[in-house]
Formats: sequence, structure tokens, C-alpha cells
Amino acid sequence: MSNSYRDEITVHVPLDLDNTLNCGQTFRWNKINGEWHGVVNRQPLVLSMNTESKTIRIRSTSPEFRQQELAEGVKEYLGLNDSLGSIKASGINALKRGYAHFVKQFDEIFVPDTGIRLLRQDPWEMVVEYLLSTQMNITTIKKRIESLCELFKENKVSMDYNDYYLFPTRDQLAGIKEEDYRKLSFGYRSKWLKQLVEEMDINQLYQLKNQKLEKKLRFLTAFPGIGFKVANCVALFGFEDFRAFPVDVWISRFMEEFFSKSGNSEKLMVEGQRIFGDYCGYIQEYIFYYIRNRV
DNA sequence: GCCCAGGGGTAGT
DNA sequence: ACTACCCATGGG
Repeated sequence: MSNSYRDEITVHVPLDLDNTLNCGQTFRWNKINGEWHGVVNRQPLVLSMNTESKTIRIRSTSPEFRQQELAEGVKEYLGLNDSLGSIKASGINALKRGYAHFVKQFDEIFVPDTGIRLLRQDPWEMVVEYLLSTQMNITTIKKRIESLCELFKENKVSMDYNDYYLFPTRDQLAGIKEEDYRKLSFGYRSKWLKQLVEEMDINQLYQLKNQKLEKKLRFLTAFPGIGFKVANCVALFGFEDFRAFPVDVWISRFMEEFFSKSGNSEKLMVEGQRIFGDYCGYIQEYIFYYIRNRV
């Protein structure tokens, strides 16, 4: 049982922890007694925000965080340096080149005060989690992922009387059989994950960071179980490639309803890029939030 | 029981 | 290129 190191940040830009950590871009954060509990950079991390003083309280097991001071690391992870205003302006600019009539609606969808920010997450974790996410609702995905993490008792880390499980490494998963995945109710995804763990070169995966989106997608979609939607999620949430545009059932409905566009996730990705421009991925997250929460 | 879920693979047009 | 169908399983 170890005690935590603590720090604080005062934020001067829009940020909503609830919307950011509960909007479908991440699966391993849980809110307990008003605090968000997660694991980042292989350390437990607890965040809570005082919305009046605009202060984030931080707890973690180390004063260091991705070779940075804890507070700086959290700022980086939460994407607090992203300018929501510039991203919105970029989207409006793109819309004016062909869908100017949608600008007013867009203004209601991309509301910076919603405070959603794209997290800087680990690519390997994203690959595994979004491969498992196929055709499951978010509640179920979170349960399945947690059960996978809890297979590895050696990954349990304690902090301030709470337990956290680090996400399993590729080498750890190499010892898991397809039937073990089926026992975790992974269903038909079991053989995909088994094959992914056997065949994916982790170094090649991490090298995608500096590659173009098209190259990322080509590499990722070569694996069974990773199609265009999952690959775009990895590019967006694991590599901060803001030109990625994941198309799930919700985004697909949105494209049909507001732009009369239909087709598979690859075709709609291209449409999304054309309509919303270079930050279409960031914008996609606001669309996802909007379309799922409207009355 | 029913429909749905941050889809993907495959076979048949 | 497009469509139809199947895949496992649990949430609501």
C-alpha cells in the first residue's frame, strides 16, 4: 500500500472531466465519490475538478509522469494545450467551402464549453480495446476490458487504499489462449485478439506515430478484426492524428441525417475529412457527444 | 423475447 | 463497388 504524490493545476481553458473521460474515447476511467480513477503511463491517476476555482486536484504514485513533472504530464495527457477555438475555426472554414448552410448547426454542436478534450492514450492499449469494442455497447466494453486487465494479478498497483490494474503488455497477453478469451465473453473477437497478439510488431506500431494517416490505416487494417472504424479510433485516440474520422453507427446516422451521406466507414471517413477539414477527428468527438446526448 | 451496440469478414452480385 | 448475411454476448 503506497501513498500518493499530490499536485494541482489551475486551468484557464474549457475542460470538463466528466465529458472528457466519459465520452467513449477511453474505457478505463471510473468516477468514485466525485473523483475520476484511471491508469495513465503505467501509474494510477486520480483527478477531480473544482469547477469554481477551476482547479484540478491530482494524485498519482510518482512525482514523475512520462518523464515530466506530474502536473505537466497531466496537462499533456488531457490535451489542455489544444486550442478548441482554433479547432472550431478550422471546422467552420472547411464548412464554408461547400456546406456553409451547416455552419449555424455546427456552432451548436461544437461548443468549446462542453469541455471535451482528446486524450493522449497508449497505442497498444487502443488497438486491443477498440478491437474488442466491435459491436458492443460502451458499458459492456468497459466490463470486458476490466476483466482482461484483472487476469494479471501482478499488474495490480495500490494507492491510497484503492487498487488499479495496469493494462497488459503484448508479452503478457502472449500467454493467453483463445479459449481463455472466450471465457471472458469476448465471443468472435477472441480469435482476432489471439492473432493480433501473435502477429503485431509493437515497434512497428509505435513507429506509426510519425507516419501519415493513410499509412497508419494501411498497417492497422492488415490485421483481422481491425477495419476502417477501429483503425481510425487507434489513429485518433492513440496517435492524436486529428485527420482520423472513426465512423460507427452513431456517426453514420449523423452523416445520413445532416449530409445525406451513406456508405461504409471508409467512404464516410473521406466525406468527414472533406466536410470538416484537418481537425475532423476532434470535431468528430463533439459530434459523437452531441448525437448521443440530444433529446 | 426483442432490438441494439464506438464492426468486421465473406460470399454473392 | 455494393449488398446480405453471419458472427457472440450482454444491456436496456
